[in-house]
Amino acid sequence: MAEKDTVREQIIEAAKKRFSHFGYAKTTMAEVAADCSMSPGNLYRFFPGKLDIAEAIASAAHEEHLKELRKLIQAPGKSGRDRLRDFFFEELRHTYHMLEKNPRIHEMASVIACERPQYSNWMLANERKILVEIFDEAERRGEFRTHDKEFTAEMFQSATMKFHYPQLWSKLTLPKLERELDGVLKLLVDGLYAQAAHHNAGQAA
Amino acid sequence: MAEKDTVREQIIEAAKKRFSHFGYAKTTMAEVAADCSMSPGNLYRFFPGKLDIAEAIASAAHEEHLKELRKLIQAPGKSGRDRLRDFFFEELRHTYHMLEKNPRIHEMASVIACERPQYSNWMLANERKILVEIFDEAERRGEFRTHDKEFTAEMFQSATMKFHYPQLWSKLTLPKLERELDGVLKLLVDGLYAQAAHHNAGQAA
DNA sequence: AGATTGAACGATTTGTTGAACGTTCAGAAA
DNA sequence: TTTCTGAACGTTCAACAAATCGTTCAATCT
Repeated sequence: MAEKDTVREQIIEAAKKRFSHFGYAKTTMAEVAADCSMSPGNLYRFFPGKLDIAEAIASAAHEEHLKELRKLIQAPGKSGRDRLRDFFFEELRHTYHMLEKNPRIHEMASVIACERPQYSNWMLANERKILVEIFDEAERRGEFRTHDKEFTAEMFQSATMKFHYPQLWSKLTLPKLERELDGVLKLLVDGLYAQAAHHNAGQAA
Repeated sequence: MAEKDTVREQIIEAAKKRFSHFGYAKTTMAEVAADCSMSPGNLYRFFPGKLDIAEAIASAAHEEHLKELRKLIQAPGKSGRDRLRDFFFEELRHTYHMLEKNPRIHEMASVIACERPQYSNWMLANERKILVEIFDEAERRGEFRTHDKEFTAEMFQSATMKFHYPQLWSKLTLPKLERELDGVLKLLVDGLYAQAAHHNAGQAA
């Protein structure tokens, strides 16, 4: 079974090279198989289909991204505001640089988003877990309290959609996007602190 | 010249019927011309091209929409929070119902957005003027003060993008969208009031 | 037996050709 | 002259054919 995983990795590596060089649509299963010195049919012992290879590549990148996000926010002594800022700026810069470095990735993302609509939601949900952790920690430090953290995380994701898929709805440069994200986050986080203050006042009364 | 405007209106009406019945791509200039009892060539004395007819239709609808927005916020004695709520809810419901009632409109909007990238920006800028008016009025009433109203309006637009083009990036139902918009607006507006309080405290110190 | 192949299948894409489209403009009509 | 027409222009679209692709599976190899 360890053998099987090695072959899976080999296939993923070969496909990743082809996909990013020539694009998802332009690479054939036969080519990927040849790169791995096997027949096209044999690929299907390791993956249900072509799209699942792309999904495996995306999932690996997503795990890396989550790891990076978790690393950023785990520095002790950081305020909730700073953690949220770091989180969303990493998000923006990560996808921006990824798509700038290799536009082919956009094709892969589009295909997956179109054929597997739940997949994007799954990624968003994973990132929301980290947001909830940030809210938990901020509450523990007495910075602000949110009565429904999962919902608040969803609101933050809604409000920062434009920065999550930056080149999908605007051709703004990174500095302009960062300036906008900064402004939006400032309002949102001020909102959090304000709601907490209001809530505390309500409790006190 | 009044005659010319009448003909323009006639063309716009004929095109509007065709576009919403059969779609933008599927209606030909010859058909619109025939509906107006004129030759295809004659259309070009009134509009530079097919796309400009679509733009004229869109502009008329946009003007109607702006009028509706201005009417909503001009009720005296309303708080800034309520005005902002009414503004963005009207925005959401307006586009949602429009696209639900007639999906062909989405085709027209896509074509214009694709071929005339500045046009969307122009519409956003018009709506921003109304937002700035809301901020002005709120400042006059001493509710909150924003040091750069144009920028703040842009931030509100950024954060509510998802609700401006609802069926473009999610297939959520209107109630779910309204619940989300409510949550986002609550955070944003709390943020405004908080920034104002902070600003006042800074001035007082 | 299990692992692998590669020809075969239906679906999708590509290439091509002819029709249809948006647009123009020389000339007819007013 | 000014207003309007409709044939003509290059481009885009639609439909059909051929080729190619993702996927399957009976046959082959280990």
